[in-house]
Amino acid sequence: MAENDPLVILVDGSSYLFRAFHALPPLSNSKGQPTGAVYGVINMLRKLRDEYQPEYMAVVFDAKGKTFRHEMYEDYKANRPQMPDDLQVQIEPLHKLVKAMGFPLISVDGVEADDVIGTLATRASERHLKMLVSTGDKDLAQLVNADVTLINTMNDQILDETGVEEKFEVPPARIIDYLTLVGDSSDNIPGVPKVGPKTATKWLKKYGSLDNLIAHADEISGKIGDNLRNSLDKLPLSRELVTIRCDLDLELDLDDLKMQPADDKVLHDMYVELEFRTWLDDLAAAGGGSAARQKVASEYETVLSREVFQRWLKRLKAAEAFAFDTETTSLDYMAARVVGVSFAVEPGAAAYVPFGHDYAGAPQQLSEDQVLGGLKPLLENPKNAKIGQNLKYDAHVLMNHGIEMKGIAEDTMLESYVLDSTQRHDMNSMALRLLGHETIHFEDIAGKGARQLTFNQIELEQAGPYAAEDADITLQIHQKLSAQLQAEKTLMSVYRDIELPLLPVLQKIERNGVKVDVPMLKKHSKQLAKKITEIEQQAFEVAGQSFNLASPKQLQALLFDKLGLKPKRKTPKGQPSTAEDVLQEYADEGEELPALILEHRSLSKLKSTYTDKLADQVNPNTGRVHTSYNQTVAATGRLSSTDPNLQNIPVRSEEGRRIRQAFTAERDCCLLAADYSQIELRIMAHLSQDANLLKAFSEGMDVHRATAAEVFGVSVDAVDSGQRRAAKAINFGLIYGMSAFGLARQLGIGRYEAQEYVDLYFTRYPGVKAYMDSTRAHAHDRGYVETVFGRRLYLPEINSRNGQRRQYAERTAINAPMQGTAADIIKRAMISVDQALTKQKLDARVVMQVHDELVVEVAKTQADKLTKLLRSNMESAAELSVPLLVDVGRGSNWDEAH
DNA sequence: CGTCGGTCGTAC
DNA sequence: GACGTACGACCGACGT
Repeated sequence: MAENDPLVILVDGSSYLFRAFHALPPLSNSKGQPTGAVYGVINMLRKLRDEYQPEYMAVVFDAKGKTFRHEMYEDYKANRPQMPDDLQVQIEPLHKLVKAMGFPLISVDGVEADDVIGTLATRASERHLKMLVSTGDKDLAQLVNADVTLINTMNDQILDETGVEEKFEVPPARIIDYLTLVGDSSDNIPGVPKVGPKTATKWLKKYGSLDNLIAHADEISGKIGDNLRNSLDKLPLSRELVTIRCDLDLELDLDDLKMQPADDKVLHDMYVELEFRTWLDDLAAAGGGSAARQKVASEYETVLSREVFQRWLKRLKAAEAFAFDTETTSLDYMAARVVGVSFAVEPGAAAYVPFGHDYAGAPQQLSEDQVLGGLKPLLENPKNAKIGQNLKYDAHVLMNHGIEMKGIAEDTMLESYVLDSTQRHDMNSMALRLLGHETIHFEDIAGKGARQLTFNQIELEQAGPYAAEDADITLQIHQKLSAQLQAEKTLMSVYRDIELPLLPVLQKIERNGVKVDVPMLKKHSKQLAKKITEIEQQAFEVAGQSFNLASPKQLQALLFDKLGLKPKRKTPKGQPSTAEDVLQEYADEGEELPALILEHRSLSKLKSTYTDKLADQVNPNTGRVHTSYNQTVAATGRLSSTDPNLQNIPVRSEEGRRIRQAFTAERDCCLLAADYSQIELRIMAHLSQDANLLKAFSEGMDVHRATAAEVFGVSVDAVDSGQRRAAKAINFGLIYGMSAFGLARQLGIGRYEAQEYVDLYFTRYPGVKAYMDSTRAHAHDRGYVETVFGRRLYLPEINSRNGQRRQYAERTAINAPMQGTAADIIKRAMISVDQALTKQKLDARVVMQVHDELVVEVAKTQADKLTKLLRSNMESAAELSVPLLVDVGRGSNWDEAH
C-alpha cells in the first residue's frame, strides 16, 4: 500500500452493535440504562481511529424496516427473533455518539449496511483507493480484492485476498458461491441441506464455480447429491440473497466519508449520561470541559483576610448544617498536617481558607491559629452539624491539631455505600453519577508519580477552586443521597443506627493503634532470611540451576517443561497452576522441588508481608501500628483494613503465630480477644429456621460434630476426626455457596462422593436447602439480597446471560446475607462496647477488629470486669433464634489471648 | 522508571 | 472455570 494513498475505512456498525451486545457483559449505568453495546462499539471505533488515523472513515448502519431482499424473498430473516429491548434502546445513543465523534453516519432506506458498503467499496476500488472494511460479518469477504481488505476489530483478524483463501479455502470471487451452498440460518437463507463449509469448499475446488457445479450436478453421488439436485431451483434465489449489491444508486461521494471535527460538548454530555468515566477523563485531558468548570469556579472564594473569614464563620454558625473538608500534606492520617479548610453552606456557595501554602511567591495567608482557632468551637460543638466525605479522615487530622470534631451529622461516602455498596463512593464518581458533574481531579492540580506536589505546594489559584469544589460537591451529593435514603426506611436505619455511629468508634480504634514489639519482629526477620537462603541453595542444587523461586513463570518452565511434571490444574489464563495445593500434591508424591518451593513461599510471604513490613509501619511516636479501616469497600458490609492490613495476620501455622506474639500490650496491661463462635452458621440457623440446625445451637453442641453425625448417620459420640473434618468443610462450603466440585477438591475426594455428602446434608437439613432456594429466587426476582438488619447487596449479574457470571452472583447471594449480618452484628457490638467503655471509665481501649473478633487492651486489674462487659455487649448485639456465643481469651500478646 | 494485570497467599 | 469477602507482595510486560 503506497504511503500517500488516502485510506478509507468503512465500519459495519450494525454487525458490531449485535456482536458487542452478545459478546460483552451487560453493562449499564447507575440508572439501569443498558450501555454495554454502545461502549463496545465506541471502544472499537476509537481503536480503529487511533490506530489508522484515516482521513476518511464512516460508519454504516442498517436502516429501519424492510429491504429489497424481503421483497425478493418473504421469509428473509423470518426466524430471527425480535431485537431485545436492551439492545434496541442503545441504537439511538450510539448514533448520536458516532456523529459527535465526527464520523459520517450512513444509513440508507431499503438497503442493508452490507450493500452500502459493497457499493462504496466498488466505487473506491474503481479509483484504486485503499479501503479497509471493518466488520464482524463473514459475508463481506466477497468484497475483498487488491484494494479492499477486511478487518475484524473485535479479534484483530485481517482478511486480504490471501487471508480469505486461507480462511475459506476459496478465493474472494467464489465466496458468493460458497455462501449460496452453505446458506445462512440466521438470515433464513436456505443452502443445500447437509452442506456445510467442508463440502462447499470441496465442491468448489473440484468444479471451480457454482455454475460449473450445477452443470455437473448429476455427478455427485449419494444422499448429498440428491440434496443438491433437489435444491437446484432454489439456488438462484439464495445466490441473489447472499450477493452484496455493489451498484446502488447512492448520492454519496468520497467527501461524504470525510472525518469531521468532534463535538466535545455533546461527547461530554453523552459520556456523563452513559457514565463512561475514562473517556470523560480523556476529554478533560484534551482540554474540553474546562470552560464549564471555570464558570463555577469563579463563584468560589479563597479567603485571605480576617474580615472575610469572620463573615464566613458567622454564616457557618447560623447554618443548619454545613459541608466541611480539610486539605492536608499527607494521606497518612497520623502524619498529615492541615494546610487549609473549605466549607459550603448552600450549593455553589463555597470557600477555601488556606493557611499553610508555602510555595515560592505564595500570598500572605491567615495563620493556622487564626483559622483553626476560629473554627475550633464550631467543629467541637455537636450542635453544629457537619457534612463531609469520609469525615473519619478529617477527624483524624484535626486531632493532630488538638481539635476533637463533634457533630458529624452526615457522611456522603457512607450514604452512598448503604444505598448501593456495589457503586463507587469516591467523590469524583459520585459527582458524575449523581450530579452529572465532572470535578477537578487531584492529579490535575498536583500531578502524579514522583513529581506529585503536596497540597501546601499547590498554587492558590488552583488549590482554591479545587478545595472549595470539594465542599460544594459534598453538600450537593448529600442532598441527593439523603433524599434517596428518606425513601428507604431500613437503609436509612442501617446508615443512622450502624454506619454513622460506627465512624467515630473506628476513628478511636485507629488512633489507639496496637502495640507491636519491633525487636521481636526484627529477630524473626533475620531467622527467616537465613532459612530462606538455605532453602534457595537446596532448590538450586536439586534443580541443577539457579532460578527465581518467587516467579510462577520460571517455576512453570522448570517444573513442567524441564522436569516434565504433569499439570494438575490450570490458572484462569490457561497456564499450568503452581498454587499451594497443587505443589502440595506433587510434594506428597515425593517430588523434592515442589516441597522446597512450598516452604520457601510460606517463609518469604511471612517475611516480606509481615515481619519486615509490620516493623516499618510502627509509628515512631507511639510505638504502635495505626491501621485504616475502610468502611465502604466490602460489598457485603464487612470492614477492610489497610496500611497495614491487620485482618490477615497469620494464625494457622506455628511460624505465623509468632507474628501474633509481637502484638502486645503496654506495661501492666494485657490483651483480651473476644470472638463470636460460629457466627455465620448461627445466622444460617436463624435465617433458615432449619429445625436440626436450630437444635444443634440451642443445645450448645459442637456444630461440626453434629453435622458429621447427621451426614454420616452415626451417633454424636461416634464421630471420628475424619468425619468431623469433612463436616466442617461442608459447613464452610455451605456458607460460600458450595458446589460438589469445590468440596471434592477441598477434601481430596471424588466428585461423586462429594455430591453424596451434599445430597445427604440437604436431606438432613431441608430447611437450609429451602432457604438457599428462596434466597436465590429472591435475588433473581428483585436483584438484591438483604441482611437481618436490612442492609442490601445488589447483584447486577444475577440474571446475566453469561452462565459463569450468573452462578457467581448466585453464590454471592447465598453468602452475602450471612457475611453481611455477621458484619452488622459486630458493628452494633462495637458501638455498644464503645459506649460502655466510655460510661464505665475503664482503662481499656479497643485496638483491633478482625471480622468476628474484637481485641481490647486493658489494665490487668480491670481484665475480669472487661471480660464480662465484652461478653454481654457482644452477645446482646442481636436477638436471633439461636444464642450468640462469645469466647474471650486473655494474654500478654495476641497469640496468647486466643 | 512507573503502571498494571496475573498469580499467589494470608485472614475470616 | 471449579466455595464467599478482603489486601498486598512479586513478577513481568508495557509505555514513558
